[in-house]
Amino acid sequence: MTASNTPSSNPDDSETGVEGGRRRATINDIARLAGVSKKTVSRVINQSPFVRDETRERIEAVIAEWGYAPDPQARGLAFRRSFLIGMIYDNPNPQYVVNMQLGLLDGLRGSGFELVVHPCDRSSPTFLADIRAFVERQKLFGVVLPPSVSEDDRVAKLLNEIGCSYIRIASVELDKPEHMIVGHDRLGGAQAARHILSLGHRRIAFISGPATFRSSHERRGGFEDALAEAGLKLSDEDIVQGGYTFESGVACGDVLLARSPRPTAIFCGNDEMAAGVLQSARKAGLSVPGDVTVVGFDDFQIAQAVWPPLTTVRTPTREIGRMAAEKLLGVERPEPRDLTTTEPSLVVRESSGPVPA
Amino acid sequence: MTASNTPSSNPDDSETGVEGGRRRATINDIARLAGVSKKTVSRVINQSPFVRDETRERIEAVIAEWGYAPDPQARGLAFRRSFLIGMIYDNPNPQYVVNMQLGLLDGLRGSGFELVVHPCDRSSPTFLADIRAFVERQKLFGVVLPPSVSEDDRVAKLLNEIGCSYIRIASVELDKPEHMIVGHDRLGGAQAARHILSLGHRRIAFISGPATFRSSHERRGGFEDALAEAGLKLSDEDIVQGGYTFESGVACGDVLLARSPRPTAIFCGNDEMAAGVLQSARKAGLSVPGDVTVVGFDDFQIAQAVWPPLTTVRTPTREIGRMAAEKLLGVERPEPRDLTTTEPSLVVRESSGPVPA
DNA sequence: CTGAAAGCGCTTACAG
DNA sequence: CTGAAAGCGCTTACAG
Repeated sequence: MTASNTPSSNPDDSETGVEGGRRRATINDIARLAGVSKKTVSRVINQSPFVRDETRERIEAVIAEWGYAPDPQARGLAFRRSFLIGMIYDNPNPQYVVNMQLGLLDGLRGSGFELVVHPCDRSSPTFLADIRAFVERQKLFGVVLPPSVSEDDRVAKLLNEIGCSYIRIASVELDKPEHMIVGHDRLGGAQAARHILSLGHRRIAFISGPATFRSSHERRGGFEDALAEAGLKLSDEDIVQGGYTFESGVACGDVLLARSPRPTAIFCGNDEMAAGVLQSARKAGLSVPGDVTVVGFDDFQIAQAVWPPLTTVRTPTREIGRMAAEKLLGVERPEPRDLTTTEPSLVVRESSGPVPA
Repeated sequence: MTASNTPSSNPDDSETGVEGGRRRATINDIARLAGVSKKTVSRVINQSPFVRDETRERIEAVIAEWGYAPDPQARGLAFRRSFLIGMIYDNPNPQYVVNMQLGLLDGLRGSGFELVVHPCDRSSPTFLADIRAFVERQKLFGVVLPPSVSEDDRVAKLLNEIGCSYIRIASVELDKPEHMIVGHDRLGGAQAARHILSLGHRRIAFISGPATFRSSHERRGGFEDALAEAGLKLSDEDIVQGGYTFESGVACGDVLLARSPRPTAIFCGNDEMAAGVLQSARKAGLSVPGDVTVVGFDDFQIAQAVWPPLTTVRTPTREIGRMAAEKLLGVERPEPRDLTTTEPSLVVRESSGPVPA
């Protein structure tokens, strides 16, 4: 047994240590300390089945004792792939973005992967080139695409070409199942319709999100389908196009509330626009829900900060994010709760009420 | 000249390429193509002055022609430092978080650095150990700490120990200048006070944020100082402690508005709480600003979504983030706009008005 | 089941 | 001003 094989030649004895006098243990230290080759340590790290149990236990003990964690950078270089997950997004809503990040982080926790955020602009001429440079340069393990980036088939095509795994989050299945987490916004639209119908409303209007968001169409589709079941059909002028922003909600509200006969209920593609309609109603001297019922979508914080608090449809953004990350990493969940947990659910508050007499 | 030195032996001829039939150029390809050693290419990449102009130009031409970009992972391994910047935060406000991220990304753009997000919980028993593991494992180039993590001296101490550069974002200078971006919340508090005074108010109350946030004290301090200049002093009961949340704003509003005599103006530590006070006033049948003036702080989106839109103090979060990232990377700005651009500014909207007759 | 050699794409001493 | 050697901390073939 050589000197270099004795326990005393441990990392702490090193004089090349950084601040604090300690150097992080490397695979070589662990190998030497466990009396095996670094290749065998590597096998343990990578959970190879071809290691004798006794050997594995010895190595794991040394790893635990030294608090060794393999260097992701070195591992990445050898693997030709980093341990980084990218979130590429253009969603303008801060709460959506933060919830999604938290969800992704939930799914990544304990895996050793980290989250790199990458906002983008779909209308930029260098949009695709930027994404390609980002993914290739960082050798991303995979990326998660929330709407509306997720709805751009060019991005999926590009990712396929450069061999980067990806998960698209969207309101409808627009790729192979292994690349999708589906939010089922359609169901949410239907829930809003049934709630509004149950309150007796018949003169109903819809403020849609921008056509560039798939969710706009799904929320509307689900809403119209459920109305149809009750024998109601929205005419073209019952539908006004907004932009998912507060200001567009005010503008659309101004248009709808000036009509006569006035709609008694307005379903809005998201909470921002619903808050805008509230504003518009106030300007027009109309009470909510006394004169008009307003229903939103998302159940973001704004839904509770306005007056009256919004009846809305909650989307489990954080849960969806967690599932996307787990799917990307190939984590198998004991119970496949996928369908149920991504479904939206109605939250009844005070902005909806019976049809005015 | 050997065959391997001819242009035809370029990366595209490789048959080991990934999907798309291309392999990314490496430093070896560039060296061969330019007829120099890879060390010299490395010098060009790292902007070493010890390269003849002619040589440099030749290499740069080859780099441009092949669209070569050095592998950050390999570079990081050799440098013992990654090209990753961490944002370690516990701020609960989504808009703050997103604005800060956008600002950091502004400052990082074009530098080759990427942003890794890392929310944390200051009350967790593993708080410091988690940060240490994160920073050391990823060999972070540096980290940015927004409030309230930035206010925790244990974090700064830890970062110093492990030799990781950091920038603390806070409302007051609590570290060496090279580690600080200061937001000067104190000035914002004073601006709010002067505005309220100019409207003739004398019965004034303050809803403070949680004591764990330094900004709570700064905003209050600036507010009280400016009141003092006008000969006004807040008594203990004029100050109510909230928690920076909408709900706490409602609760504090309920307390203050039930008093008699009632305050004619309430300055709130942030917009969330101001929105809560609006809610409370509505419940009490009080009009804003007819019966009571309400002023917030931050100018986040909620300030414009409530009714009436809030008079508030805008903090340039995104700008501050950009400056933090630039400072971390050591970017020198032509004009040192530091002081002026981090200063808050008053935004007058409709929630403030003259003292009721 | 285990290991010695070569390599991932860069940089740091060390020469010249 | 430029380069050959060794090394960063891992993994992938290839042997045995």
